[in-house]
Amino acid sequence: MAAYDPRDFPAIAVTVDIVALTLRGGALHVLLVERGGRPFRGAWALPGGFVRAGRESLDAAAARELAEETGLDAAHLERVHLEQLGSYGEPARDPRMPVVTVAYLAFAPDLPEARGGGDATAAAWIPVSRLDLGARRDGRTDRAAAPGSAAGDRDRTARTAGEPDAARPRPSEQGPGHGIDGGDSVPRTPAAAPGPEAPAPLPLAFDHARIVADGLDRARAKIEYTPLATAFLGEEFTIAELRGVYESVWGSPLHAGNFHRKVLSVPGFVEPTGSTAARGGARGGPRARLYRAGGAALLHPALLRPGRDGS
Amino acid sequence: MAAYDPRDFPAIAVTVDIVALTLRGGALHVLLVERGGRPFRGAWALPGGFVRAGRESLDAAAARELAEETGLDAAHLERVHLEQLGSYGEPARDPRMPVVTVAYLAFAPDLPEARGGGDATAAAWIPVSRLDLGARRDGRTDRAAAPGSAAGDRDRTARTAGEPDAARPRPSEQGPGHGIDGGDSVPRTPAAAPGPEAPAPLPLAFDHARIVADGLDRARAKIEYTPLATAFLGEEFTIAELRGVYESVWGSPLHAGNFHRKVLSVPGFVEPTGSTAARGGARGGPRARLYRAGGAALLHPALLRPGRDGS
DNA sequence: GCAATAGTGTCTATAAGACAATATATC
DNA sequence: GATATATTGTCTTATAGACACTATTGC
Repeated sequence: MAAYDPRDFPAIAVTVDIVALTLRGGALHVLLVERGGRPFRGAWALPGGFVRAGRESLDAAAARELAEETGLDAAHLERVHLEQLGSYGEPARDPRMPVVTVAYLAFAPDLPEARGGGDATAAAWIPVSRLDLGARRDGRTDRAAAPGSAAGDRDRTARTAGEPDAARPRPSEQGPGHGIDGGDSVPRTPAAAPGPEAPAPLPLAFDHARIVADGLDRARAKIEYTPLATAFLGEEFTIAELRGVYESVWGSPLHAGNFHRKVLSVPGFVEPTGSTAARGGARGGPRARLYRAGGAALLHPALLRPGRDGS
Repeated sequence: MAAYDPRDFPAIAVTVDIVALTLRGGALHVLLVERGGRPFRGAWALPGGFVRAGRESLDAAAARELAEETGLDAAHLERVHLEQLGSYGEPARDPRMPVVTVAYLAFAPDLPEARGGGDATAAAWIPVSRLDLGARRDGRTDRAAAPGSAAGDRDRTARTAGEPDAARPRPSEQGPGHGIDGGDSVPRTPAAAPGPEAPAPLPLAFDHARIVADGLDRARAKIEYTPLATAFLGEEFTIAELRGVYESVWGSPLHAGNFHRKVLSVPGFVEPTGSTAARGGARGGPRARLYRAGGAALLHPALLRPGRDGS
């Protein structure tokens, strides 16, 4: 570190990629673009692009790319949560040249259909259940990697690219039948659902399958201890709608009564608007009260994911 | 995103910087190097360096830099926990040219005195209490940023550089007298302690004060729900030593009895070795039993930081 | 009217924290 | 022997989850 000058060193291309998540018809969707260019032509990839060196921050680049890809104006973008996810820099992750990408994670309310940015790329919201994320379910058994060794769980180089810290408990091998990858476990309206015969999973370009998987891990963890689940909803929402977010992201049904009381007991999570929904449930029931997001930045106590205790 | 080629775009220098933490004499220390070069000459900076484009991953670059700076061999490095912290890419963070740095966070047991890497830089473990981290205590009040608005806590561009997700509750404005910055709140031996008259805080180069602060936030959060506090200790340790880690990192004293029972009740956190410490406490007391890290990757239930509930 | 849903009440098991107590070292 | 520490015990309170119950609405 003594006498170096950055200009003496070979530079690397730096991009931002966005894992933008939204809920459509009760299923979690991610924003993807179909690649027209050379590597991975025809495959789907995360929206993103190059950072304008020296002219914008990483955050700004991510916000710009997200706006371009979704075609959203500033007002809509205001309601989108955007945070850095992690950086990925395997030497060969782009076959053309070394590219380090800084991945961002976005939570968006149900947005109008994506339209490709200025360029001719096709952008679309794809249900995460249609993605082939299995390839990255690497050999991590999550516990007792090196049995008996004190360094057992230290995973310094366990993950290949950057280890973008999932920030909280993992879904500990959710059984088949549940989980985000099940997609339609809690279908409200069969909007863009994959359909009953579930076509072949879509492959993702580059290392984007891992990035999406890391983003999903982060999303699942983050709604546990932050009120960010509300970022998937409109300005006003019912407790049942909020529960739908948790059920869709976690992929497991939640007890309606307990969830209701729990949400209202966490200070600053939601605050009542005083009004009620226009109509009751789809098949009957009283009109639910409406709430908006409260001022809390963290949930105390947190909403812990079910099925991860010693049971 | 349509027809681009990475080679058409201006490249950016990519570095890795390490926030390496260790405990010396009951106080948290961070590994720093004194800058000999032009910008910020004489100031202290995080150890790090350029990523060898196309020849190593980000993780590998971080491990290499840490090894070079600490002079550790592979055996010692094995016991160090290293994870990605976040990326920082403000356009003007390096006055010379655009540089994006990928920050890493390391937890290390008490290591031999650092010696500068191959180059002539002076590397040293500095108590975090001596650092000037206050500059980065930006205007975030942590809650109700935009009162009443549903977007109140969405901090898209709230932080300037990359928002490296602190992953868990923040120290919510810890009062004076406690906190990591107090340093000697739980002094075991007055080893490298700042001394009673506490010299002027050291300024950090570039945006490294923010990076260190983010690393401390992450460390404080991470030991809550992972067993990584054991990474600060040797292969075998007593519960009191483990408690010392928590007290040093969190900066607040913990109830010995409750902590003891709690740690032993979390499955997979620690496992007994069967032997006991060579001698009792410094001023008397029975010999404590020795434990080693268990196989758990996550703590269930977590060890929640005190003083952050509704009280 | 039937059925589903919103919201509330109750009960139990678990966990956290405040003390308290006992045994065992060091000085 | 005084004193500090390790470890365990007890008690109170908060919380999570299972279950039950009522009221209200769509069909």
